[in-house]
Amino acid sequence: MTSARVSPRQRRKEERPGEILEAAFEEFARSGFAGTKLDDVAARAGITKGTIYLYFASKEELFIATVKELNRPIRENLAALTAAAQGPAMTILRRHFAFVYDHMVEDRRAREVMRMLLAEVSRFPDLAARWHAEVIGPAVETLRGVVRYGIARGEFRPSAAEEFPHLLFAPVMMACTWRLMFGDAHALDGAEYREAHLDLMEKSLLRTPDRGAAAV
Amino acid sequence: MTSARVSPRQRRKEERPGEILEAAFEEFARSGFAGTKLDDVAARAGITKGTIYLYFASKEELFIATVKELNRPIRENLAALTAAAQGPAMTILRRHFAFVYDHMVEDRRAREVMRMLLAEVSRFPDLAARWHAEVIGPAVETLRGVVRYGIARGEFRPSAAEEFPHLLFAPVMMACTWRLMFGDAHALDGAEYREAHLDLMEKSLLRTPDRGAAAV
Amino acid sequence: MTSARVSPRQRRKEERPGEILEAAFEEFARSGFAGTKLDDVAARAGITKGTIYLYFASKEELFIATVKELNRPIRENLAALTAAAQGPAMTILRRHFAFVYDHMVEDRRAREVMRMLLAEVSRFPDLAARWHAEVIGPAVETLRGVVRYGIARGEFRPSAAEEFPHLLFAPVMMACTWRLMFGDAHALDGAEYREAHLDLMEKSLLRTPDRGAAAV
Amino acid sequence: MTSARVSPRQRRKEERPGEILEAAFEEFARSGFAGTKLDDVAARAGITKGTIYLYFASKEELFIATVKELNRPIRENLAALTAAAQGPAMTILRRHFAFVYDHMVEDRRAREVMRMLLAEVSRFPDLAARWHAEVIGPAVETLRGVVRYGIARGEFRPSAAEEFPHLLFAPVMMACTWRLMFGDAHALDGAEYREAHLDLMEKSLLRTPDRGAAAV
DNA sequence: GATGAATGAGATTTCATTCAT
DNA sequence: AATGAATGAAATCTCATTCAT
Repeated sequence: MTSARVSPRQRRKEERPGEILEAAFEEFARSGFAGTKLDDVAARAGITKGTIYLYFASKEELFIATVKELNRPIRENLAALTAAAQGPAMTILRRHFAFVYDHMVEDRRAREVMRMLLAEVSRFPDLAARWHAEVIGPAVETLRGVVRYGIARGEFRPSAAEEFPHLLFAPVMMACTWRLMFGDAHALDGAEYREAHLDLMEKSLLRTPDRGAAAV
Repeated sequence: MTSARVSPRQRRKEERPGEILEAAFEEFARSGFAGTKLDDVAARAGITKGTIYLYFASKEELFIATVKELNRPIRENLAALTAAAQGPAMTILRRHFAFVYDHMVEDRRAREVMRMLLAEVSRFPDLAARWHAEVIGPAVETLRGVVRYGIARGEFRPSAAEEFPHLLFAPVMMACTWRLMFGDAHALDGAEYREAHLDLMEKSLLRTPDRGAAAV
Repeated sequence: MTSARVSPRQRRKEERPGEILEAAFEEFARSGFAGTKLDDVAARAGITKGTIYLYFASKEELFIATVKELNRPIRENLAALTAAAQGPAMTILRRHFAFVYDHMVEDRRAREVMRMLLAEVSRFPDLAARWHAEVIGPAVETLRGVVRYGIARGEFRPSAAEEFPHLLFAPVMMACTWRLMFGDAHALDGAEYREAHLDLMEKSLLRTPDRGAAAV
Repeated sequence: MTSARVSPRQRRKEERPGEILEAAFEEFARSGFAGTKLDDVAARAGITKGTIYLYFASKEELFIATVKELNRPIRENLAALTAAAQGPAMTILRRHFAFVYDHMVEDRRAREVMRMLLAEVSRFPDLAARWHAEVIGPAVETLRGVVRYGIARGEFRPSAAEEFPHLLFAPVMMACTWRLMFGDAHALDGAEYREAHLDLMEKSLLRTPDRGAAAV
């Protein structure tokens, strides 16, 4: 009976914004900001156009809220990555990228947020800046930390990867844009692609790839 | 004198389509398909709205023509890359990427076409398919050819780069999307970035990076 | 009080389509399909342009709906004519034409639908076919039935009127087009015209116009 | 050599207006005034839009000229009908209607002018007035003259046909509108229809139909 | 809170008319 | 005389936003 305290109507009220954002995401991702009709958003959310305005002041506000809502889970996921490092740096990197592929490439929402930002950056420059500050920047810094850790423990040789950890991350972006552009059917991020990515990365980072053992 | 023979109006007629496409490119790149107003395109081209319709049947046709027009120089540039290989594969790759950075990352038009395609792929799926067939596909194949050539001559060790030349190309895409997203001010494709890219690539591909000599 | 229960806005919603069709009829009748501006239709209906599109998908749909709406009362009127025949055929014909003049010539709407169909038949061929099937065809058949009835009972002599009842109907069309062309001021369908029509018709149909008795 | 005096160019110049009117007629007849594009008129005439303006000041002027041009042959034909009457009135009527059917119903142009006038009478009221004055009025008066002639010579009985000769003419209009509305395929003006028309007319006009002869 | 009819500004598109050549 | 590129006003249609219920 305690659960009955929350009436269905109240429940609804609390869920509405989320439902609208969910519908808005689908429409914005497909049609872009200008190409999206609030009619379609409302229809997808199972409400009427007017209701949107009870929760969002304008189409622009709705777009901003949609992107921010999408950023949230990614940020949270990223936070999980910055755990204290220990063990071989390469092992950390493997875990790191396993995580990144799962949460930034396989996750459709994470991919689509990139499309939306790329498409609308001139209309919503703040969103891109924010995304850089909250998602991309931290991701790069985390990566840089691992590279430095690897160099410090003598596992990695000093390399430009310290200055441009982006280079290690690039295949992830590649897979991401590839799927955005050519669809899931021609996806580039299967297990083999990931393995190839890690393989080449290993070769480029390790001090003496497989030769270390040979030297002993 | 001879040039004066061609009247300004006559000359216009031949130049109009190009002028319109030029203006359309700027507007589409900034605002996307739906967000672009033909009023603005016309104003930028220094003509009136009606004139656009003398050359393009609709806004959609104009968009398609704009993208195709942008693809043309890129395709032509790419064609220049498929020259017969000789000498060290790594040298070829260096030349290759020097060229690619210049013509696909530094060239604003080439970058923006990617933005437009990413943004409008759901409205113009054919354009993305065409871009894949004419630009991306050939670029990847060219790269694959060089990798094979390097392996065949014993310069490169066999690696997943043969199956996924995309991985070598990824830093280019990264630089491209980076500039699209964060602007020219925070560009990622300076000389140092390129050098870092090539350095890591070399480490990951060469059979015995410079150590062959050192071992002697 | 009870009527106040229905809010003006609610009531509007149900009446809107009719109000729009009413306004559209006036404009289409005056200016034809292409010459009619939706602005004018809206102004006449006391609404704005956009509202029309809440009820009709396009100008063409509005035109079609307008004509169909006009056909409805005529069809219903026609149905009233097919009552079982009895008494002198000529009496039936007199009643018939009294009715037809009132409902197809005097009624401005009925006249104007003819103008609209004549003018737009090449753009809306289906409408003319429909009008033939639902209005003109039945009207002719009804007339033929009366002629046959008159012949069967020996009142009318056999004549081509059985095959072409149109000939009996022709003066009605004449009056109709006359008013459409030259305006109500020069109308051709006064009581005298009607009487003249029936008089000549009688002479042409009756077996022995009053002379049968005289001959005896 | 005398005929060579007129150069092809000059010949052209004199024929141009006629060619344009010819093309304009086809387009106006099909699409009405507002629905007709000067582009289409020009294309049909094998010239360019601009050339039309060398001969006609505006679209309205072109329409007016087109209708007037169409009226001309009809007026000329009508004039041929007003020849002095002699012989049986019914014979004159038969000749008269044979002529009228050929020149006002079978002739597509004559039919279409009626459509154009009916459709555009509110935009070009003068044209309808002119048509009445020059075509319809004279036609009715000619008919009235024949009726009076028939009454005067005792062939016709006095009837309302003297006041409303329109009634005799009505089947012609009927056939005309019928073809305009339902197309040539469902034409109503075959030989049988004409014969039926004349048959009923004869019955309604003759003093003692066929009995006059029998009485002898 | 939710609706959805209505709005009206603004978008794309059309086309009669002009005018330099 | 003829062209046809260009214009620009106006038309159809769209859609974010409002508001009475």
